[in-house]
Amino acid sequence: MPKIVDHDQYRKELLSKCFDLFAQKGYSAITMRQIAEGLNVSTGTLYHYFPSKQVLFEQLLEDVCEQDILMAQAELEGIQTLQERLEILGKFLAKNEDYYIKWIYLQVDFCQHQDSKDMQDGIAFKRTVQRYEQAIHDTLGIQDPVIIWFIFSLVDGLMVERLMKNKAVSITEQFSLLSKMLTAYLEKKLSNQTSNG
Amino acid sequence: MPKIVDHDQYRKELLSKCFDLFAQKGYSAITMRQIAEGLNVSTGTLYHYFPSKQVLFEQLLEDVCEQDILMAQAELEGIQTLQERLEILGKFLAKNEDYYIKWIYLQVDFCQHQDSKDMQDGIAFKRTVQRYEQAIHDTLGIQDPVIIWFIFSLVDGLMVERLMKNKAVSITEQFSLLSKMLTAYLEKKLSNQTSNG
Amino acid sequence: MPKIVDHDQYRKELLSKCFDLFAQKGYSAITMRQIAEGLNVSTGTLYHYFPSKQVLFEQLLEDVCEQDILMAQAELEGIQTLQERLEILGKFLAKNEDYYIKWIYLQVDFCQHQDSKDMQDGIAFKRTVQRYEQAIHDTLGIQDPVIIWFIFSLVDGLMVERLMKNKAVSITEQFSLLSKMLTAYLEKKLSNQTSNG
Amino acid sequence: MPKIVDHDQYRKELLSKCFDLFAQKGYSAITMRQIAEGLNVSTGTLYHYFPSKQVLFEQLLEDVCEQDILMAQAELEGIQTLQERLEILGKFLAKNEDYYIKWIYLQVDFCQHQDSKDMQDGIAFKRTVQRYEQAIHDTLGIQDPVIIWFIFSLVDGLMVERLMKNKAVSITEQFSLLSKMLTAYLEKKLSNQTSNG
DNA sequence: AATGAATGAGCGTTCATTCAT
DNA sequence: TATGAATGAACGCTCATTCAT
Repeated sequence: MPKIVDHDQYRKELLSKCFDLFAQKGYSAITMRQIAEGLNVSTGTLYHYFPSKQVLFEQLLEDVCEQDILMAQAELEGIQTLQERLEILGKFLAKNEDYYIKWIYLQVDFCQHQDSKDMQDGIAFKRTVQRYEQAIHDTLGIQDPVIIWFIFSLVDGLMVERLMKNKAVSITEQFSLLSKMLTAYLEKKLSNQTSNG
Repeated sequence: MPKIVDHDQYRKELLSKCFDLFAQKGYSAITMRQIAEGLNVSTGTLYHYFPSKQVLFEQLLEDVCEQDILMAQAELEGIQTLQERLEILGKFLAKNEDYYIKWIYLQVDFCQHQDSKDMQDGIAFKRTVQRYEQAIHDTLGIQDPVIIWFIFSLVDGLMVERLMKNKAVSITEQFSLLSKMLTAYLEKKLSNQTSNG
Repeated sequence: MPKIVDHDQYRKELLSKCFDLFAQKGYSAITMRQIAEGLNVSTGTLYHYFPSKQVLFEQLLEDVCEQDILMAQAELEGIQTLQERLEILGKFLAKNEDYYIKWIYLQVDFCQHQDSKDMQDGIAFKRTVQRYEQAIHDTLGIQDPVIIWFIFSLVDGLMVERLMKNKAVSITEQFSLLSKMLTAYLEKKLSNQTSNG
Repeated sequence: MPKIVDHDQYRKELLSKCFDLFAQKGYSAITMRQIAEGLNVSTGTLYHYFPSKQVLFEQLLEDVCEQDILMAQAELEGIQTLQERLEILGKFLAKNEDYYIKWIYLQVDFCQHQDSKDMQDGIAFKRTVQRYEQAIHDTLGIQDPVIIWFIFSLVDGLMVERLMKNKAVSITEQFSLLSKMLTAYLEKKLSNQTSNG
């Protein structure tokens, strides 16, 4: 009988522990030895569970995508008005700022290597982006894709600013402004349609 | 005396040619040999002008910051209304998308290494961010720093989306929406102040 | 007691299946994992039957020696004249060319490692060489050891040529020539002795 | 100005020093570190002159082939009778036994890896075999290719026996026998032709 | 100023082997 | 008996950097 280890479960465990390591140093700069150390295993064991650094990174990305969307959806359940929802989203992002900054690091890193290398084309990655879009559509009740991508971009941009240690940018403050601007814009649009109709 | 001028001038020339190389592969992944090849010099020559890879990278960042701000300011001279200015800014960013994507790559890379290493704290980098802020203040005529950072963040976020090959996001379209939202928001605010005052 | 029989029998089975694996890749290049896979067992099981790679290899050599000599002797039973026997031997070698090429690979590999390492001195190996010599003496009816070694060397050399993909060398053709040369030589020698005596 | 080193010449020098190293341990067993040590250079320098272990090995083979044939030809110049020539060849081989044993090691090793890997198909290797054949034809004055290959195979086989530490086999003795057998065979053949004609 | 040869620590990865189950 | 997870030294190879020319 072999050692009793749930291979796939342990694999997932290791994977999730890699998140910080890759985010802090970047794909190229982190070494498999450092990762192994960070996971408290030997390099041999690391390679027992992942065939290469590249695959480890790709699977980490997929894994984070998967978890990410579940987390975000759970947060926005049952909230009523758009203002409230945006406020809650803003607070959520501010609370998890560190996490999302790391997430940005990973994504940018991934894209950079995807550009110049032979990584599989990040199909899971793209699928998740679509599911993010759907989640915003569903939970914020916004139809217009341009607005959805506007919010998306703003979130990414805020994280980039924070990542750059720009203390002048406050996520909640910016979300508050977004809320007001969006409200003003939608109101105006509605009144225009009414007066035109 | 004339020698010095040549030396520094050649140095600048080399520096600017490094932009693409660092952006495409990232600080850790690009090698000094690859850089030297890209510049059509030997590694020895490269080290003659720059004491180390790290310093080369840091000076590249400073250099790009410097040039960047001059370019952006020149573009926005003499435009009248806020709408027009935002439209022009949007078009300018769309036109130079590739450049700004690379710029994002470099900045994120820089911050990542600054976090985990012994880089000098990027004082020039921070100074430039302040000058960007000033430029937006001056050329767009916006006072409210929250709005300025909102625009800033949006620009970064748009570039991140484009960098991720998100073809659903159009920079000009998003800027057009920004313009409308901002106008609606400012109008509403103004009318509120008027009715209140 | 019956257990022991099973163990040793299974051990022999595994051993014989290793022949191709070692011959195709060589001692250093083949890995214990590849061998285990080739035998359809786990590495653990492989180590249960053999204490190390080196011992496995050495025992394989002994085993092949043992079997080899039985096979060769069986083939040459009851043949009459020297010419016939050489012809049959030639055909036999040609038919089993692939096997003997692999055998050459193993022997050369073994000697190389014996030269440079701490292998036990291949006593079984040497013993078998002696028994080969005896077999040629008995079955071909040749007394002169120089001629015996001549034939021996020729066989090895033919296999080396074939191993090097030298298609110009035909084993049966060469054996036919050997037969003629040997006959002519022995006849001449006999006639010289007769005329001298 | 760069360091004054004749790159290609130094490369050849290193190459020739690799002969013993590869022969003693075999392609798979010898490490690049060991080779570098044997050559008194760093691994970095080794890789400066050879792009990979495989290429190093292949080029070594080519190089040895080239030198080998020149050496052999020089030895057999100006000798008269077949007997004399065979005797000299035998002595030459006996004298250089160690060298030719190593050569056998390399060739067998090469063929084994060629079988299982992606080595370039040893075109130079094959070319040299042809030139060996031509050399025997020219210098021994033998026309019949079957006899040429017979001698060839015998030489290989003798080296294999010696490589296996078979002290019972004497190269000069075997060559003496070859000489006698060949003479007897050719005489008989001639007399048959005469009596038939 | 400019070259490219030289270095050796360190990279991603593999391996024979051990051992808990 | 049989498994395969675990180890860490060692592999082929690369890298930033130095230095003789």
